Amino acid sequence: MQSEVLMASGQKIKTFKAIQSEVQSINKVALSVDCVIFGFDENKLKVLLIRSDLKKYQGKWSLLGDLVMPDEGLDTAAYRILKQRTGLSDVYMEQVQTFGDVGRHPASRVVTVAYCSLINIQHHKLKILDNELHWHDVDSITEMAFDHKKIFDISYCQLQKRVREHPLGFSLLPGKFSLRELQNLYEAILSIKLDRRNFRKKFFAMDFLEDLDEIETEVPHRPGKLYRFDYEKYKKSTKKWTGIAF
Amino acid sequence: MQSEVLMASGQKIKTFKAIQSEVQSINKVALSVDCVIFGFDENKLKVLLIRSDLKKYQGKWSLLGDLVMPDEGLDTAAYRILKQRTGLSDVYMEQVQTFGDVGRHPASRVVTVAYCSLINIQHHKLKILDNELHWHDVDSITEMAFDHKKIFDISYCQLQKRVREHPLGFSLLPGKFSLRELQNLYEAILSIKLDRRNFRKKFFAMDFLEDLDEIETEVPHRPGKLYRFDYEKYKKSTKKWTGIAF
DNA sequence: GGATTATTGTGTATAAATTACACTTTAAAT
DNA sequence: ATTTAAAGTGTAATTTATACACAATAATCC
Repeated sequence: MQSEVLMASGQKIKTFKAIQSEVQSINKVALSVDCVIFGFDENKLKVLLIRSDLKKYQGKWSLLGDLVMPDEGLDTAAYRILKQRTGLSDVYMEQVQTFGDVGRHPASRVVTVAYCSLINIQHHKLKILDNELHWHDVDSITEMAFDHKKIFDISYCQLQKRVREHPLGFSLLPGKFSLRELQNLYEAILSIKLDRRNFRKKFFAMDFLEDLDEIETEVPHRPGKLYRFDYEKYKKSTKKWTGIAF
Repeated sequence: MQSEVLMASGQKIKTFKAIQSEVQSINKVALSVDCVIFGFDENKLKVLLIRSDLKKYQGKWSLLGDLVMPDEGLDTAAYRILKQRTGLSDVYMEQVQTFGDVGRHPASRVVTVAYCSLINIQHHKLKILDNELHWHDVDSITEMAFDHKKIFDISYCQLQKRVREHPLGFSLLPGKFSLRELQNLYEAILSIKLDRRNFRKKFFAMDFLEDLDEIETEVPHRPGKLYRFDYEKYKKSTKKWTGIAF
């Protein structure tokens, strides 16, 4: 058994046979996928968590995850988990990072690939029947099972970065939204206040908000116009950031 | 065996036992790390590749990788591979992404975690005795073994992005460098031409280049001043990009 | 139906950052 | 002493980001 370990140390070019032997031997790990599923409700950024099923982490919340099947790709596994838990498919989903510290899982070596996904809470609201599932305010999260707090923190940071660079945010909103809702979303995700006039100016200048000639209803004040995000227009617009700044 | 698969479908809360059973069962994969090692030489961005040891990919070049040991973290494995191949430790290294398509390895299911690292070619030049190792111009790479071309492409794109946002580039240069060398580096990585005066203005304004009061030698023209990157000053400077642009 | 309330919608002036661009200086090589 | 090749430097024009205030509107309350 140890011979492969020695060979793996790079002193010797490995043969096909040696590799076959290696991959069939003890050098295998359990691989899981954990989904950090973000939603936006009541002007707050939320994350969907489930109660841990491990005694060690009893009462703690954890990300939605599962082992990857032997004949299943990573993205496929992530979509499967999302579909199982929310009923949704066809949503924004992106790999974040892989976490493989030796002691991260109490039962055995489990390496996990984290995925981030953004969903419109309205669309699936009624599908969560499982009361062990819960939407948490992102800023109320303190402790979690496993190393999930670390995974969550990194995913959230990455979301904050991505949302500045790409029009991801729209995935969290209904198809029709007012500019105020859009601004609330950005303020919630980035945890900052933005100037309303400059915000509107910026998004109108981007020129992929389509004015639907409709207005909000059931608001106790002057209703705002409704817009939708025109993905086709965005794809065509080819202006990209080329600066250097750090 | 199938019972775990069914349980994994989310219909039922899993017990600790079920998980233990799962992780000890067939749901395991071989896990490898592949390093995309970048260098900079003769004003060109290079990547360090090795000839594939698989018959199927005979003659093709591949990234430097190895299986992750059962008691080894991912970052640790990446540093081990780099150390074995270049003799270097204490270098920039960052996880890029994990690739886990079912058929990506011909021998069996192997999921691989890609790492990107940046090294100063001068520092280890003499340590590559292995003639199956070679520095390739990044723009000359067409075919590679496995899915390594895809991994390389994604890593290179990520490098282009990162190098605009963080002062990574200095890892590729000697400790002392001229501004022309720095500009050549950026032009090579980003594959663009930059205006010399504006480039200098920008980097001087950043204020973490330390003037060493030395000049280049052995250049057949007026020598440039030498600088070093002052990491301490950079850490203290806390100006960060807060805009929204896409 | 008139007053109140809360939020929408809009423009401009200032500051900061980015871009475009050309000549003089310097050291080495001939 | 001349040639060569790159270093070093500044300014004006443009673009982008920021700060900031008031009139218009629909719903609610009396």
